[in-house]
Amino acid sequence: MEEVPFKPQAFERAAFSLESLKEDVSEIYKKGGVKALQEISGVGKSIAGHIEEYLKTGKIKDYEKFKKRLPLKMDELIRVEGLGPKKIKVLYQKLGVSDLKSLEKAAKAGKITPLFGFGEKTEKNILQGLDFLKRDKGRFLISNILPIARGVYKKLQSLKEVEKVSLAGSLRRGKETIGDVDFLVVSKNSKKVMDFFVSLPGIQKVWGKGGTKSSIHMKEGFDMDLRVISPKSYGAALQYFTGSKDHNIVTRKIAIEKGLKLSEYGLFRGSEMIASHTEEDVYKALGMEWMPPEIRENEGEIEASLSGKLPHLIELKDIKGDLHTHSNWEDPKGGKDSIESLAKKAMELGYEYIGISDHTNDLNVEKGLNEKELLEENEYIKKLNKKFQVSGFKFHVLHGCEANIRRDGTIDVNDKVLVKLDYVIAGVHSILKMDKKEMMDRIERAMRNPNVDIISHPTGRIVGKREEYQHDFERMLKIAKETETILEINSSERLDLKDSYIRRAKQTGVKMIINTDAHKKEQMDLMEYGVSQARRGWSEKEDIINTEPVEGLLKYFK
DNA sequence: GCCGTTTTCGGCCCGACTGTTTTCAGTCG
Repeated sequence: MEEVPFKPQAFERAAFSLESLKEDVSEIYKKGGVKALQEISGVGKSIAGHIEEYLKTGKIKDYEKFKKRLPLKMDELIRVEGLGPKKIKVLYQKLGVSDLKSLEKAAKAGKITPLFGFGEKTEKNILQGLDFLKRDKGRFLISNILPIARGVYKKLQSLKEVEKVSLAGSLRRGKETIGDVDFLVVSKNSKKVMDFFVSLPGIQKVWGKGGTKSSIHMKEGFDMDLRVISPKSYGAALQYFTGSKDHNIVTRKIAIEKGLKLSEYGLFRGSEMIASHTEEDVYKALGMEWMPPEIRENEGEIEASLSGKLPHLIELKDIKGDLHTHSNWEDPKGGKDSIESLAKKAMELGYEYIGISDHTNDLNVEKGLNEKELLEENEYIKKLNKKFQVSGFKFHVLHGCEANIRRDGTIDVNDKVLVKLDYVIAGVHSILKMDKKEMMDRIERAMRNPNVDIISHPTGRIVGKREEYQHDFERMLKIAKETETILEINSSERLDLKDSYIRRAKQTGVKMIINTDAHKKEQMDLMEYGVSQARRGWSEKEDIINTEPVEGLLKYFK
């Protein structure tokens, strides 16, 4: 806004460094003063001074001064597509626009069109941008978006003009939430592909349409972008558009250090293209091994790749069974599936076993099974297994339950019954508002129960709907390690554990299990999303117990 | 504003698209 292009970036870099510090910045300052602050990457004399001022007074004078000069709701306005700092400044100075409300008023009154540098289209775009913002629900859960994206993918693939199509971006990286969908297409007839893309059903607005790049706003409130690229640039483009941004910045810097230039068109020495056909080629030319998209977040994967120490990530095909499924035993009159049909679905998925884990006593939302019913279910499953054996199936139905961890950490099912089951999952389902210590005491007691094998959805969050309850994850890991309790990676809309916790669990040597928590047999397909999160947490096959055949799996249970 | 085993000055990731200001600035990813 002040015509100083590099200052904002410098501050942003410094902010990013501060965010990723292991230690609290006030601690660093306490120990080493301004000098220690300047050791932080991206923090120089000036920013170190600002940090000191903030730590001492809780304010930064320079910042207050800027805010006074331009009293804008910048975070609001910047979200309107097409508006950036420069346009916002003009709108403020000429029309007094300071937030979304005053922006809409000005646009509707036609006051924007006559402004120098603006025009009719800009005004119209601002109004549409505001409209889109109202629909925008932020980021979308991956399992809600991927099926839609795959539908479009198939349509693109079926065009005869399309040689190759790929999903890129956060969807390819398996992120828990998706901001927009990125397609890469190799085609000799880009016009045909673009025309097709911008006439897909469900479009609210075509945001941009050029020869190589188009963007569409979907009615649901997310964007889809498509790029047409030449076959020889395919690898470089895929690498570039897969991201993440932070990963790309570092790979580009590595290229620069080698006297090269990396863009979506290829890796160049001067004007000579030295790598571009495949991602492997590009990484190799940079001295790196190819790495899975899920870990491309600049969280250590670059270093691991340069030194040849990349993890061998778990894959969906490694999964041999699903131990968190709910049957019609917990709601005989409802729409849940029978144990037999869940087992059949598991067989279709190529599993070797399934675990039935219905809710128990205390749960009010579903009709939980009491001790007597659990024992009946146990008998039933035993008979079912015999039937499978007689018919020559090498498939096992395991019997567990998803018991409730009560307020005081006791389990809502009698130990005499728990001990008869193949395994026991315990989870927190009620009284979520507890302080950290109380909650951890509660979970610790559950983990120390000699019959509890797995803690389901250990942090209690639901993506986009519910925050984690108060907990101390490091303490949870310590107890899990000591008691050999397994932590669940829940593949439903919970996605709990989340990726960063999974990474910590792996580093600590705590074992995990990837389950779907299916309440209908179709939901057993959600397994891939749990696996994606596990991959993002650098999990290898050995870290996840349901990659084991049934004999190995059962050894993990108390 | 920050950074440096080519540099303490002169760079800072790079290219596409749009609209409007007729040659490019602003924005986006």
